[in-house]
Amino acid sequence: MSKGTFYITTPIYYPSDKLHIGHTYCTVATDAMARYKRMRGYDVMFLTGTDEHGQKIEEKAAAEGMTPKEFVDSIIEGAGGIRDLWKLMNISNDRFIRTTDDFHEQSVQKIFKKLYDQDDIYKGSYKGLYCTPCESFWTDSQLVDGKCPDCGREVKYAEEEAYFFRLSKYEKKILDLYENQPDFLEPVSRKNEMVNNFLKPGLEDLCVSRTTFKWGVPVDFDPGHVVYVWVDALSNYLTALGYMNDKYDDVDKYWPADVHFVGKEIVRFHAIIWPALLMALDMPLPKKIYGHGWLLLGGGKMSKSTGNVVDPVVLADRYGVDALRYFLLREFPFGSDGSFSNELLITRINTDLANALGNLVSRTVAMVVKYFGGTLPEEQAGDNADEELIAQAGALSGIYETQMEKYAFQNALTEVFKVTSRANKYIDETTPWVLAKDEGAKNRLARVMYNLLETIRICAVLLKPFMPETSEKIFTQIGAGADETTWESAGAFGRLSKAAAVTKGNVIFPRIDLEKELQSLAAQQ
RNA sequence: CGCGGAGUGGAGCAGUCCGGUAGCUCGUCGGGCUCAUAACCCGAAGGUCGUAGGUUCAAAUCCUGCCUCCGCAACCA
Repeated sequence: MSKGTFYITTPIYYPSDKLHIGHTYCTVATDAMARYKRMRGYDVMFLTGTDEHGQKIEEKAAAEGMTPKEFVDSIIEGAGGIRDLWKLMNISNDRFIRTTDDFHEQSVQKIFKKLYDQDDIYKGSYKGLYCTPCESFWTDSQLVDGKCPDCGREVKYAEEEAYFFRLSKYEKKILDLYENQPDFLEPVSRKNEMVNNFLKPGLEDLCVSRTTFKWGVPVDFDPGHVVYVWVDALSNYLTALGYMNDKYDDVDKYWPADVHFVGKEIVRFHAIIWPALLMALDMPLPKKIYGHGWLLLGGGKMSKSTGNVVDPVVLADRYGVDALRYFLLREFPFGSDGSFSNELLITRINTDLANALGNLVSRTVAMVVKYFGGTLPEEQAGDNADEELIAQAGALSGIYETQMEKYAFQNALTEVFKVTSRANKYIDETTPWVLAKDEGAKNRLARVMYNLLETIRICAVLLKPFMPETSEKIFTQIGAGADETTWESAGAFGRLSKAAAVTKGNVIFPRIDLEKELQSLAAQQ
């Protein structure tokens, strides 16, 4: 039974270069949420993709001696490209849209024409300070000593024919939106920024076409103009569902989106321009925009130009995809910036995954095999000492749900690991190795082991959205069947069959030698 | 006065909205256990919560000024 639909998106990434850990962070977060919702029984549509037009790609391709299309194809579809990266990271997207897809380009032309016909787009001229060599307009505030901030040369006043979207017309409506729907944009700090920086000073009409480069969707009724990024890129969220095209027929089913996950630098486009475009198109607005934080490196921003980027492929190869996914979502609060470091990554893997979770599974499974040959007897004896563990494990899914619904991944995971920690403590409290020496305590020992298996099972179910492969490994070891790995089963302590066949497996997360790894990583870079 | 965020024991963070014994992880030191991945469990040391004022019986938490760091300012997640 479906509980309804859930449409979630990542931004469409700009394939001017290989993607780094920051892109991976956002996509992994979206994936975890999509998997969580699927587990809950929602009919999920998870969309990601690439935004492929624009001057920068055009230039980059020229520098490589390729056509723009060849260039983006190599970045996206080529070996080690974006498709491969998402496959490696175990991303479960339902669709992948490219803004160079035919159906998207056709839709964009129709959208542009419709807005033009209804006078939401008009032809005007872009006036400003222009740097001829850079082919760029600059505002006064962007200039450095009155010169072009890119090349340092003189700028001069210029005019260029261009199409404009009547963004100013929607200013009041956007303000109303923030007023009436306080959780439209989260976290709230981002909303303050939007209001103070852009809405209060007043919105200006937005230039939505360019004549200075060719690599874009042509304005079909005015050759020489190409559609600029706003209409082209933002509309992907609709065209991927079949809006104004015949490729798909899912607009009615999935629109409006439940949430767009975006980086904080593009919050403005999603929280102001996108709603305005949708209003103009007379379409419902997305229910939420969530602007996540950035991973910083050495206290500063990761930047392709300075080269201080972290390659997710290297880390996934060394430590495993699940470990990397876990780290990204556990270490950093989703709404704010976090400082990435290899040391942090390795310490987190060792502490949580190897020592706490992995070792808990390992010692529990080993004891069940050693003391009972892998299958517990039906007769088991409970004790007051069990109550706290059972209460905590039983209540976990509810607490977890509250955090997940707030997109607080780090809190949801923290709660799960409180329970694994409680289970490790429970082993010390009950001392199974002592019980094992007493033939008369066999039933008691069986119950202790069962409680541990059951606690592990619940944790593994809740970890599925984050570490899908790890959860499967755990289910195999503790002998959990299909209906013992569902969301519902995580809410009921005691679901695991008492006769579950427990088998030893390989170590799930080997402990990493921090010093050696750091040296090795440093040597590699 | 462009806007926003941050400043909490050695490190990284939570707590700040709704004032009332300062919490977590790592690291350090001491102890326990032996089922387990030299893992696990218990205990201890270590902070006048950037700074100066204000409000209050009471402020990390509210208000004001200042200092430092980071980001944004028409697309680098």
